Order: sequence, then structure tokens, then C-alpha cells
Amino acid sequence: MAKKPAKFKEYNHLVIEKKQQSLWDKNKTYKTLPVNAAKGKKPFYILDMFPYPSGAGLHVGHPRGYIGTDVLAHQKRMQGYNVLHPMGYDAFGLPAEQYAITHKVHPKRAVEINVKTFEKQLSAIGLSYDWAHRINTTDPEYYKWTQWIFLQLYNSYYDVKKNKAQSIDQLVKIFETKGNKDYTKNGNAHTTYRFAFSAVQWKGFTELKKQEILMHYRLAYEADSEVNWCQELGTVLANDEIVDKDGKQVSERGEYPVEKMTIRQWSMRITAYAERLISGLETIDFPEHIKTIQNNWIGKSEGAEIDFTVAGSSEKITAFTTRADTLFGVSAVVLAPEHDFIEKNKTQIQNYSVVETYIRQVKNKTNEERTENNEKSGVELKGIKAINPANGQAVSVWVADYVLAGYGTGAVMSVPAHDERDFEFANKYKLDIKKVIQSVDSENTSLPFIEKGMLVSSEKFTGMGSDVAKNEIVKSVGGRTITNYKMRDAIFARQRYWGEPIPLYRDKNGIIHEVKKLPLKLPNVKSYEPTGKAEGPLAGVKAWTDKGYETNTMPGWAGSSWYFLRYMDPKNTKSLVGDKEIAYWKNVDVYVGGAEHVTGHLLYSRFWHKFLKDIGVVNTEEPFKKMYNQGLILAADGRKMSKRWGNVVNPDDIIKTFGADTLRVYEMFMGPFTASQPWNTESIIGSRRFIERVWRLGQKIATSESNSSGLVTKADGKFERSGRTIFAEGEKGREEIRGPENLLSAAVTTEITLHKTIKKVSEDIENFAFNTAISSLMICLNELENVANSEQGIAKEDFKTFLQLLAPFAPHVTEELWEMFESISQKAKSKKQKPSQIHLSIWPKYNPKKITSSTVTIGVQVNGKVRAEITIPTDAIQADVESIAMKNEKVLQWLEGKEIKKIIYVPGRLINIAAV
RNA sequence: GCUGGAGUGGCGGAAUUGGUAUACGCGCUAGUCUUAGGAACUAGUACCGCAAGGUUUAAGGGUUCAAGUCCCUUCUCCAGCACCA
Repeated sequence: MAKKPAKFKEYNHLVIEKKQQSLWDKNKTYKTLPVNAAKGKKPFYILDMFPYPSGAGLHVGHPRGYIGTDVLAHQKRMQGYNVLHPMGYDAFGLPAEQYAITHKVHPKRAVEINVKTFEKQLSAIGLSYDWAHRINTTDPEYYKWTQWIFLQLYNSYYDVKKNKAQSIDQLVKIFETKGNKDYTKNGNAHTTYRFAFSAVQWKGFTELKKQEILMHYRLAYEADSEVNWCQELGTVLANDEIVDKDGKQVSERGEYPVEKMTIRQWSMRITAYAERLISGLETIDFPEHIKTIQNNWIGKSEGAEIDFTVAGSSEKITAFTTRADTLFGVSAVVLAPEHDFIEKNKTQIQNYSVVETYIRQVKNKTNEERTENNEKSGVELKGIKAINPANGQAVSVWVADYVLAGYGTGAVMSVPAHDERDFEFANKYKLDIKKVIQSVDSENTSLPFIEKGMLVSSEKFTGMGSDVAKNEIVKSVGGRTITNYKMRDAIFARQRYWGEPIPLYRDKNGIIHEVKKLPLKLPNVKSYEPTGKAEGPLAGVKAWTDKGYETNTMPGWAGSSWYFLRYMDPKNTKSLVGDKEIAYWKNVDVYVGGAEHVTGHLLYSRFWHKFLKDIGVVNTEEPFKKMYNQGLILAADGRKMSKRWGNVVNPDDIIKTFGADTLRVYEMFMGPFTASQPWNTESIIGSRRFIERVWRLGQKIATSESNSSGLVTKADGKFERSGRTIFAEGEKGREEIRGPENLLSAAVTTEITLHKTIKKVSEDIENFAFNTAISSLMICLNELENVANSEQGIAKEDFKTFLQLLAPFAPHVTEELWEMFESISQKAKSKKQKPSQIHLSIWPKYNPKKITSSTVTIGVQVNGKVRAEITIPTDAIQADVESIAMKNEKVLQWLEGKEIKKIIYVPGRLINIAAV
């Protein structure tokens, strides 16, 4: 520890931080006002992605985002907003369960332990959460509403005409009165149940049959689907829970192998919202790359379905294409190995045994083998010909592994001249390559794959541009324009114990019923380890299965898809969020979290929010107005911090040696908030020094004799000192009184610095540019120190303004110093008044007039190179600047023997003289 | 392969969007104070050069009075997608 003059109090972060934290707690400094008590205060909702409370606790990288939001929360609070800045725990799901299994404790107990560790660590950082809004997804009072939302989804279908979710009862009514003749209008294109029946037929169906039909419309539905099964984890995983490692599909958690399997599963019809999920992106302020990824993930493509009749048969094959304009160039129709046409028409296929062998081979290939090399293979279906509806030509039909079963119709029309993949396939199997499109500029006519151009090979459509030709051709062959999405429906079941039970049960006849009384609580089980089968540990609970309850539980993302709403009104027992609260807070203003949730949580919560809007629970289309991704903090070795590498830095240790304020300042200062940075414990000392210097300067100013040394700026723009006006701006040039021997000069400089800093810090916090905000605070401190060391000294009020700007970053030390200044002024006034708190003080405003000084130093360039510097009045006109520049010795030297061609003056920046 | 983003001192990084490149901090060098310092403070620190001056924003070219910033070519790194017809 440094030696200090005896009269200064030592900066002891341990004492100060502990003291201030307990005072904030006691005074409820960070309390969010209830809606009733908000009294016209504007709401501001700042949210962190809530953590999985894993057993490992926090490392130094975790709080980066929390500190960022906390800085903003402080500023907004000081700017007079009613700030909702909560924290909670996403405690269902694999992390908690795995901890429980390895530590042989009940998951519930594991969560309790981990939450405790978490909260202790978070509190030490001095984050300004209102803990009264704390939530935990595993709390039955919370998951009651997760289950409630599930039931609403189960009881809804997507009305394509109204473009919103509707009650399933309405669909039943339609079936009862009109049947399902108009089925394309009763569901979104992707999921329409293509089965027509009359109202009379509907009434004749059994309950079970009706249930089966309705299941094709419900937004939460049960269906056979191909899933990613992970044997080691004993569960199904979502696509975003799987990563690619050395070409193999493995689980993100634990990196265990994952294979494809078809089982009966609960799913969410997120595809019904595909269009709204895309269009909504334009209305929200998310990082561009997040939007791009979501857009690609949803993968919208507009095209057409075209029917190819099969020669000598009533069968037809429907192909999806985005290039209907190339229909005249079709050389073959190619089916995915899974396409049901093959099985159905096996008697017509002359070489069926060959085809069958091929299909078996393809299916036995693992995913990585199929993608390993892109070489295409296939087998022709001998004896089958498809008729091209455009020209009546009979083309061969193939089965090939490059056609995907899950996309479009599982059948494509092969146009080798205009599609790279078809080209490759055609080359291998010697199919025709017919060019039917010519590029408009007719330069690259020898090349295939022309993106757009003129149709050349058909009399009827010759010369039409691509887009026109597409529509005309689709119309002429009776095709249907259609929109396809890459995105699949989301599996909504995990074969695990530690999740929300699905609140449905099946009676003896197989009919599904809702659980009326929520929450349906998770029962205790002897073993919560995975069974390794496609059923959860709940299958072992007789009392559970006897009632016909589902043995799968909800996936981890269920509870996290709506938690931000619960924070608004966490104790509500009547609804998931109160009407008043939702009307006031609406949605999240600023959301901060890692980028790894782009195609998971960030998509699912948008989907649920839109659904909740449809059923009238919320009043906004999007849950998050604005979002930032904090960058990762890497270990000093450049790798991710992980136990595995033994490079974890624990924030507790940093706080102990350097203090929470130092940690906060350092993490905000180390680089741009959104960029990843390596941690460097060596560099942290800079932030510590900064805070110590603030502390020492504070001590110095507080103990200085008088408070009259500074200038006070009056509203009329006049400067005042000890009540006497000294000069007014503009009456005299300030230049005159800025000479080094003039006492006023330092005060004016201080004022300019301070107002500049207010502007910079205010704007930077708003834009999450924390590193430059701190940089400007450091510059400001340097300036203040210089002035304080001069005869002039610093006014207490000026220093307090500086403290306010620093307060969001270093809340403890600034509060301590503020308290000190307050107690000094309290002595002067009455002792009765309660001293104010810096975090409840009013954020300083800057005066634009105070930012510019009367003179400015600019560079003089000769032919683009800086040759001299001149000081000019800020408002000087070009002619004056020119004449000043021309008098400069250096400039003259460089201009010698040259003729001036052009002079450019950029006000306040530089003057450039072009000369030859 | 495709899509998106990025390359600036020994290191983390600034640069008002075309206007004095290298702010701020770390580290380093010298000094002050100290019994000592791996504390603090003061000064210096992009590179070459004794200096005058010259050269620098991954590499090369271009537009401009003026380019880290705009355009073209090439290289490297990171992230996402991966036969989506």
C-alpha cells in the first residue's frame, strides 16, 4: 500500500465496498417503483440474460455483460427513469441436472446451492439489481405459468387469413360446419394438413381420429419426428444444442455423439410464425449479424410447386423450384431417398432391388459421411418417366442422395445448365444439359448457372426476363407459387427429469386432456438419472404414469422464453403478468447477452412473445427493442476460460485484491463492449491507479480550506465568483484572460473539460462505448489534478460532477466520497437532513456553449503534409486563417518557390495549401 | 465453398465517419522520494535518423487538395451456414 500524507484517509476498498453495499441494501437505493407509485416517471427496462446457475460459479468473464447493463441502469436511474433491472435464474435443464448427478444431490438442492454461490458473487460486484424482482424458473409458482402458456399454445392454431393464432375451438367449429375442403387456408403452408373431409364426415370421426387431425393444427403438438438423440446424455437435443466437431455431430454440452432417430415428440409450431419472425427483424435494433443469422436460419425462399405427371399412371410427382423460368431445361426429376413415391410404385420400377439397395446404403450413412465429400450419387428408376408439363417431354426419374427429404417436396426438377448441383449430377450420369436462359449482356453465354437473364428456348416465352417468365410459366403449367422455409418446428420435449412437466394426460382411450389445476408439480423420484430410453425418469414413477401424465419434460428454453415478462410482476398469482404492469413496462428496452443464443433463446422468445400478443397477454410484437452482445473475455493465453485449461480467473480474488470498483472499471475499459478480449491481470493496475487518484484528489479537495476557488456558471452565461460577476461571455474574447498568469484560465479550462466529459460520457454509455467513456474520465481527471495542483484549485461542486459521471462505473468509491462531501456541507447547514446518495442524484447536463473554447489550434498542411500548427480564434473565417498561416515561418519555408493552386480550410480542423 | 465481420505501436485499443493517425491505459526507459520496492510521483516512449528530415494503419494499385476510413486485386484471422433446388 502506498504511503499517504497522514491527514488523508487510506483508500480501503474492502471496508468501503462492504459498507456501501449494506447501505444500498438498507436504504433500498435501487428499488424499482411499483407501477402505482411511479408517478409519471418514465419506465426503462434493462435486462441481462439470466444465467444457468452452474456449480462452477462465475469466472471473470461472466460479469462483463452484467456490469455493462449496470452502468446503463445507473445512468438511467440518475436521469430520472424508473428502472427495472432484475436478475434471476434459469435453473431447469441439463446444467443443473448434470451437476446434481455428478455431486449426488437432488437437482432442487443443487440449484439452491448454486444460486447461493451465484448471488454471493454477483453481490460482491455491487450490481444495482432490485432483488425483490428475482425469479427462478424451477419455482412451481413460476413454472405454473410456463405450463399455462404451453396449454394456450396447445389450444391454438394459426389462422393464415387473419395472420394470427386463434382458439382451436374455432377450427373445430369450421370443421363441424364446413369440413376441411379448404384446407390450404386452415394452416400455414408449411404445415397444412392435406386431407379434405366434409362436415358430415367430421362428425362421423371417432374422438381419436378428431384428435389426430387437430394435432396437425395445434401450435403445441405431438408428432413423429426425427430427432437428435444423444445416448450419453440420454435425451433429445435441439439443433442449436449440437455442434460440429471434426465433422462429427456432438452435443454442445459434453461433446457426446448425437444420432438421428424418429420418435413421438411434443413440438412447437414455430414455422407458423416464420414470416413474422423475419419481418419483425426490421423493427428491432439488434446487431446486424444477429439479424443475418436469424434470417438465414429461418431461410425463406419463394418459389413454386410444379406437378410432373408420371407416364402411363395417375401418379404425379411434385417438385419445388425457385427457378420455374428454367422449366424448359429440365433433364430429369430427382427424388430424395426418403420420398414415398418409390415405395408406393415399386411394382412399376423395373430395377427396384437396385434402387432399394441404394436407398439402404444412403440411410446407413451417418450425417458426416453424407456430407464428407460432395460427390453426388443416384440411381435411375427404370420404367418410370415423368412428363415435363411445359413441353410434354418425357424425362427420366432418379433417386439421389443430394436431394433433401425435409425441404420443399423432397423432389426436384433437375436443370443441369442452370444449377451447379444438377450440373455435377448430369455430368456424372450423362444427362442432357440444355441451356434455356441467356444472360442479358450475352457476354458469358458459354457458362452455365446464369443467375438471371432472358428465356431463349421456348417459342411462347422467348425473350422474357427471368422474373416475368417464372410467373408466366408457373401459371401456364398449373403450378402454385409457394414460400418455403428452412426452419423446422422445434422439438419441445426432453427425456429428462429436471424440467417442467407437460400439463396433459392421456386417458385409457388415448384421448388427451388438460391438467386443470396448475402447477402440475414435478414429483420426487428415486433416480433422476437418464434412463437411456426415449422416455424420461418420470416413467419410473407409478403414481405419475397411472394418471397418464407425459414422462417427458419441457426443454430448457421453455422457462426462458417468457421470463422477462415475469420480472415486471413476479409475485402475481392471478396471471403471468398484470395488465397494469404490461401496459407500463411493455417490453425490454435494452437486452444484453451472449451471441450463442441467436438461433435458440432469441428466436424462441420472439416466437412466444408474438403468440402472447395474439392471445392478448402482451401489447408488443417484439420482446426486446434493442440488444447488444457482450464480447467474451478470454484467458491470458487467448483460449476460452475453462477449468479444462486451468486458466480461470475468479472475480472473488480480483475483488479481494483490487476491489469491485477496479474490476468494474477494468472490464469496461479493456476494449469495446462487443469485442472479445484476453484478460490481463497485469493491466488491471491501471484501473486501480485511476480510482486511487480519484480518491486522493477527493480527499484533497474535501479537506481544502475554502470552497470559493471555482467559478460558477450562471444561467445567463455569466461567470460568477464569490457572488460577483467577473465577466460575461462574448463581452471580451476569452483569449485575453487565458494567459498563463491569469487566475481565471484554469477555471475556464476546467469548465470546458467538464462539459466535454459530461457530453462524451453520457453519449458513450448510451451507445455502450464504455471504454471511451472511461478514457475521457481519465483525461478529465488528469486535467482536474493539474488544476488542483495549481494555485487555482477545484471547486467542490465541479469535483462532485466528475464523481457523478464516474458513479455508474465505480459505484462504491464515488458514493463514499459523495458522502464525505455531503457531511461537510451538512455541518454548514442543518444536521437534520438526511444526506443524499450519489446514485439518486441528478445526472449532470452539459451546456453546448461551454464545450468550445475561444481559440483552437489547427494544423497547416502543405500538399497534404502537416508542416506547422497555428492557433486561431474558433470563429475565424477562411481569409483570416489563410493570412495567419501565410505568416508562419515554417509554412513559408515549404512554399518557397512554389505556386499556390488551391487552399482548403476545414473549420476548426486544418488548412491545406496545395502548391506546385 | 457461400454469407457476415475484422486486420492500426511491444500489448489492450482511440480516431468527431474523408480532415493534425497512434487518444486513454498496460509495459518499457530515466529521474524524484525512500532502509528497500514488484508502491507512489515526474518526464519520455510508432519506426528510421545525431539532426534537418523521412517512413508508417495486413500487401499492392486507384479516386481526392486530403484516405486507417471510399473503390479494385491479393493475403490472413474470427463467426455463422454447410448439397435448402
